[in-house]
Amino acid sequence: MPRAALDNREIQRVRRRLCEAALALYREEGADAVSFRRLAERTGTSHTQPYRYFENKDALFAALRLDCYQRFFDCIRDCDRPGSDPAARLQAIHHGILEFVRAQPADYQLMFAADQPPLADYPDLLAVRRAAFDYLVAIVAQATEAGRLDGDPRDIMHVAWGAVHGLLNLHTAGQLLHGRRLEELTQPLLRTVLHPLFETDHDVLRSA
Amino acid sequence: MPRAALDNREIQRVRRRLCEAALALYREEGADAVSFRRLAERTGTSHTQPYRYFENKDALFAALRLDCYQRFFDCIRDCDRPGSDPAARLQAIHHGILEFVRAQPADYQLMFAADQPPLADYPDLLAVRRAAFDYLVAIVAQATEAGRLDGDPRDIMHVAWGAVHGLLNLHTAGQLLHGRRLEELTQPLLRTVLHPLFETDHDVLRSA
DNA sequence: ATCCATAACTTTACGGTGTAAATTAAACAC
DNA sequence: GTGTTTAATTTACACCGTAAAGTTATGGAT
Repeated sequence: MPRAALDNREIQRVRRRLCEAALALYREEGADAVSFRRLAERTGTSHTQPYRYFENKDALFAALRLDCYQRFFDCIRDCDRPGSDPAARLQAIHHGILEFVRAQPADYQLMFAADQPPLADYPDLLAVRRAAFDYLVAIVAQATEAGRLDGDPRDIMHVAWGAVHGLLNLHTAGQLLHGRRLEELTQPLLRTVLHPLFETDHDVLRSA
Repeated sequence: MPRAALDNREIQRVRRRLCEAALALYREEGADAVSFRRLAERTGTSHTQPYRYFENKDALFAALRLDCYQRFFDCIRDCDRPGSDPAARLQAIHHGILEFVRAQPADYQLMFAADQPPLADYPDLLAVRRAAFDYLVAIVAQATEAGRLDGDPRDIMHVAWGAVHGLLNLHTAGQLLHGRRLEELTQPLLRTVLHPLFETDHDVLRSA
């Protein structure tokens, strides 16, 4: 029989290593700097070797996006305080997302880049995005069910997410024309969009 | 003396022709399809000829963005109803922007693309963006001065702009997870962000 | 009319890219 | 060993941005 096929664990390991190298390259020098050749150079293989692990460059970027999505979702869960007041939870998550953007603006840009193939083309990406979104929707639903917010939780979350995202997007693109700190804009925006959730302060009472 | 230098009018004419060809290429096949070589091919010249009119590819894209900004600003002014109620004006402009995005989503993406050099690198781009932004700020100021809105008009406009932009950006990127029509999300968002401007209906009274 | 300085334009060239195809190298069964 | 199968590399091609060299055309001076 033939030479042993690559162990599946090994494949995953190399994929991860390639992803890490690609992400580093992307963060350092932008999307155009990410090439299979430089990737191969950095990982010490031939320039066609990455094709063993990614069908093409789009697939590589999809893998990068998946990695970002997962860490983004992790960030959301880590910042959350399940069991406490929905306003406090959303507030904490908002803060965590800002921190994520501050720490890795390139990752945030990549996740929401408009020049990437649509999410629908990559079911695994879509799944993580949906999971993260549904996670947030559940928090809003907690508020609507308590009668502290009116409307479809999905609509509410979509609008809140989109609104904050707009400012984050402009910010990372260097297109905010005003010298305000980011929080000074997103914070009131969030409170306004989720009004009247933040009107009354249930935080201490409910989390106790 | 030497051969006559190109007439400045002629230069502008060719630049415009190149821009139009580039924009068409961009709309049809995306940013990666825009190359000096294909541009030259379409305009019937050698592949280095575009360098006579643009220092490099970044400069070409800056020119494309400028063109988009100007048409975007035109769109805003054309939709506006100066002299009428600020709520009605912002409402009309909001509608016009949605129409712009619907008609030319690629142009909208290009204007706000995060992978382009920062606005600050191109004073002429910045100028048009500021002009458009200030134009909108003036409308908000009209509302704050009438006591119908509280806060710094620049902050208010920034938040409103950013918020709506977030949904438009997700939409054009194919990343809206929900099957809502765009207006069904941006419309209430705008009203909420500019609350309490839309609470009372001054439209008919003031525009009469 | 001839010559030539200068600007416009084209051709050639280089290093880089994504990716397909051909080639080589390595590991196991026999 | 030989043969088979797979991994990995090498080669190749078409395209790209861009620099440099080479060519052509056009004006005025002579």
